[in-house]
This record gives sequence, structure tokens and C-alpha cells, in this order.
Amino acid sequence: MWTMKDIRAKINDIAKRRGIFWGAYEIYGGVAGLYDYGPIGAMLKKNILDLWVEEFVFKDGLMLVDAPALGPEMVYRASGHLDKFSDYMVQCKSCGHAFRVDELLKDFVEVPDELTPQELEREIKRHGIRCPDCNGELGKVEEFHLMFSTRIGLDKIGFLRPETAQGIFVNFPTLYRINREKLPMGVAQIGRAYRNEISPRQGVLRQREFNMAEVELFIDPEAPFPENILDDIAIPLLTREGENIKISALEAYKSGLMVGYIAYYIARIFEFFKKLGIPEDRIRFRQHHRGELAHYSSDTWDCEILISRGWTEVTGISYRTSYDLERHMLHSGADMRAFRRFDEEREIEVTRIVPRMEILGPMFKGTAMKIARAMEEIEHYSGGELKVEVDGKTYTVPEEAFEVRKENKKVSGERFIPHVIEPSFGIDRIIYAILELTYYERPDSGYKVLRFPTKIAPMKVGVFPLMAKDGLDERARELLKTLRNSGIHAYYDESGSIGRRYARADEIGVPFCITVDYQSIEDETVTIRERDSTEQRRVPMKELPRLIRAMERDEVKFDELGTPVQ
RNA sequence: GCAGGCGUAGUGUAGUCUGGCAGCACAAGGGCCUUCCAAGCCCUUAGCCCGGGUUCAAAUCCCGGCGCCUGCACCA
Repeated sequence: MWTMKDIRAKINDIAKRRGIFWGAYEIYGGVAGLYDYGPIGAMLKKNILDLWVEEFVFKDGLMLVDAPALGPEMVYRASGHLDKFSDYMVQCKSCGHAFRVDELLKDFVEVPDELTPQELEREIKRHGIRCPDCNGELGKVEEFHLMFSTRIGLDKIGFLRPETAQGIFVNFPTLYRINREKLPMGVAQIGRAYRNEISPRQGVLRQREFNMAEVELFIDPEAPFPENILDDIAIPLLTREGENIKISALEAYKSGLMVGYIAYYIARIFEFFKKLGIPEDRIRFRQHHRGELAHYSSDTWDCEILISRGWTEVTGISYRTSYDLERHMLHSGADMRAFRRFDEEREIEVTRIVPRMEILGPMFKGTAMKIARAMEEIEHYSGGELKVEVDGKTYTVPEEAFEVRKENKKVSGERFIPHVIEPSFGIDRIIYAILELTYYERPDSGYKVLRFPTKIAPMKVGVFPLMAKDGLDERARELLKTLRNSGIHAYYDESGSIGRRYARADEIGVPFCITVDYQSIEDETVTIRERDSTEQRRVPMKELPRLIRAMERDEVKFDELGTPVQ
């Protein structure tokens, strides 16, 4: 076998050589944390995302949206990213360790967040704070932003989104209306997000610009959870207490380990990754420790895949509560609430204050209208005169200036801020994990193979003439055209020996190779070779488009095809 | 950002210490040959991370930058 470091080098090698991914802006020396997807990688990504949409959007009837990556400052002030994603750091001059200034000052200064870097530096000096590790002298205070900032137009500050989610939250009122005011409501978005990592390492696993696919599921926290959507397939879990257990989504929910919708998504994600070619025993779901939770989350389970670098987070499922909608409601003033209809209309007695304008008018002149409106807002009346506040002043309204009416009011429901369950997929990490876990070296020859599931394979079919002469090449080109016209991503290769062409195909995970040989000219059949078994079967040419599409959908298995060769 | 290591065709490497024509293998392209798993032969394409300095002469020595790797720190 290979060592862990080997496999990474091998993936990077094959990725660059065959056009899956490579470091971006290479001719200018590259930029850490930025990568290009090449022709194979871009197709692989597209196929994975298509499958994602199929699984998580179509199957559950969610809505897909596409919001800008660039947003105004207010959005990220509201979301909390501006506060939580930027810190003042200070570094020790002798041992080099970096510390968050607010941590160092928390015992000395009440609100370190409100100070400028210069003031923070002064505070550090004033209190004689030194390096907690080695007692060395601390250096300059530097601001550290995890968000990329830019300018919108001439003077407006803008940020590149650190997650796609906010583009959904800010649109909640519109989306809720489009969804005809029904919950649960699921909204999905695929797009790039940006984080200015200090020091991105680990290749495509930690990038500054990366691809996400997110679902925001808006729910009524008081609505009963539809248990019947949970199945009983056992899923490996690692709880906050460090316990490794294998229980089903249904059990996880019933035991109270997690809320129902997290259990639901854990099961769906587990199935999704298996479809992508990740072995079951390489997948687990790990619950975040309390201190590990993001600022918006009350519970998070990460889906982790075991690759050469250890368990790696590829998807997070967070219970975001009503945090985001609440924050946007507060900052924007927009109504982010949903309406919860009661089972039956309720009749409640309400107290209504009805101002008598003929008395109020002469009494308060110009402010009478404002006072009247404020009186109407009052819900509880306990007798006597009323005190009403208008524009910061308190007015006393005598009893004779209003009537108190008890009325029966019909109430059909109430407003509340929905809670959000968010499964968030890191597409680039998923792609990398697939590459590592589908990578295979043939034991006899050492030739490299990427065993992509047919569904996500960038190239479905290679078409080869056995010999590039005697009309075999023309016939193969015709077949290529037929396949392409029926929507199959196929390519043609006549260079080198047939074995070399198979090997080339294996490296980019082409599941099937078709060879046009001398018999093809006579009876219109070709051989089709399966990547993983390297076995060949002979099938009629005109059935190929149908058969390949059927195999892609797992409706037909390779060994059910035509007749075996040799 | 710090410390250490490294950077040579698409990929992997030799050459760097001790300055003097940049070599090999694989891959790729063309040709010959070849009737199903990287065969062989001929030809071709293609490289010293970037910038500056020292020197008659720099892949090689020095300085700066960039990138990668490892560790520290940071990290939904």
C-alpha cells in the first residue's frame, strides 16, 4: 500500500496531468488558496451538483435560488459575521505565538471590542500584559478579517459572502410568499463563498474561494415533527460525549440526541455520499462540542469523511434556531415572521381603548392625533386615567376622554420567527474526498484508476478504433457522433495501442470504453469494456445510447449486456 | 504571520556542495509497425518559480519576493 502522504501527491499529480484541478494563476506564481478546475474537474463538479440538486432539491420539492456573492455591510453586520469574523490579533515577539487581543484584555477592559488598535496597544502596555506562553514582549496589534472587503460603487463598503446562506435569509419574506406561506419551506443555493484564510494549506481542502451547496429549511419549532420521513438505516455517529454509536435516524431522533430534521438530513447525506462512491465505513457524523459551535448555531453535526489527512469535515448540519431571521428583522426592520394558523379559530376578548376625539382635540391640540393612536395600541386597561408616551413626553389622559370597549375578536393564528435547519456542503472537499477514495492502482500493473460512479463520471464513454485504418476509424467517429447526439459525454482516441488508450481512460475514471474492431464492420457490433472489471462484452452498436444511459441510472448492470468477449 | 525544508519540460527526477554546452525516464504530438489492456522503432514538442546582486560566466553563490511542504498559531 501507499503512505498517507503518497496518496495526496498522487491525487495532485493526476489532477494536474489530466485536467481535474490545479493551483490558479500558475503563470504568475499562483495564489495560495485559489484553484482552477480543469475540463475533467469542472464536469465532475457539475455532475456532483446535478446529483445534489436531484437528491436535495427535487426529491424534497425545495426551491432553488441564486443570490449575489457581493453584499453590503449591513447584511454582515446583521448576520454577525462582521463581529465574529474579525478579530484583533497580537503576536509575541520572541515565541511567535498569536493571541486574540480581546482574550488578553478581558480581565482589564470591559469592552475591548470598541477600542481601536492603537488604544488596544496602549491598554496592553498599561496593564503590562506579556506573552502568556513565554512571558515575552507582545508586538503590534493587527486587525484580522476573515471576510474579503471591497467597495460597491464609489463609497459603499461591500463584502464577499463567507457563506451562501445570508442570500436566502434576507429573502425570507419574498420566498415565504412565493411558497404560499407554508412551512416547512426549504430553499437551496449553490454558489461560491469567500474567506480570507490567513494561511490556507492542505490544497483544495481549505480555499479562499470555495464552492458551497446549502439548504435552509425553515420550520415551525412548535409544529409536530413528521416522524415517518425518517428511515431505520444505521448511521455512524460520534456524540459530543465522545461516544461512537451506530443508530438509525429514527432512533437518534426518538432518543432526543438531535432534532428530527437533523436526523433526517443525516440519513439523506449518508445515502448521498454512498452514491458518490464514498465507502460507508469512511463516513461518520460528529457532533460539535459546545465551544466549537458557530455563533449562530445551537447544535451542529458534521459529516466527516476519512481521507489521508484523517476525518475531514465535508458537510455541516446546523440548527441555526431563529438567530438569522431575528437579526435581519432587527437590523432591517422587515417582518421576517411566519404565520402559524390555529387548528380552530379562537375567540378572545380584547380590551379596546376608543379615544373621544371631541375631548382629546381641544385638550391636546396638535398632538391629539398622535396621542389617540398611542392609546389605541394599549392592550391592558386597569382603570383610571391613562399615561401615554409620545415623542418622549408623557401625557396624562383623563378617564372621560376615552371609552373602554370589551370586544370579542376572532384570531386565526399567530406570528413567529421560524427556525432554520441548515445542511451545508463543501463541494471542493467532497470532490477531493471522492478522488482519494475512488483512486485505485491495479495490483498487477500499478496503473492508476479513478473508480467514479457512472453517474458522476465526467466522461462516460471512450470510443476507440482497434486500428486507425481500414475504415475502423471512420466507423468509430460515426459512433462517437451518434453517442454525442444522444446526450452522452463521449470522446474519441486512436493514438497508441488499445491498452494504452484503456489506461488513459482509466485515469480520468471513464466507466466504459467502446472498441470498433473488424467484426464491427461486418455485423454492427462493438466491444464495450468496463473500467473496474476490465471485462468486455459485445453489443449491437445501435443499442449503445440506450444501454449506457440505463447503466448510468443503475437500471442495467454491465454483466447483463450482450455477450461476453473471450 | 513565525520557524525549518523545498522549488529544474505536462509529471517524476539528475545536475546545486566544488559556478563553465541542462540531462534522463514517463507522458504528449507525428510516423512506421501492430487484430483488445501503458509492446517496439524513428522523429518532434517542451524546463532551471520571479526579480535584483556578485562574476568573464549563475540552475548552482548572495539578497528580496512568490509558491509548496512540515510544525506553531488561526480555521463554518
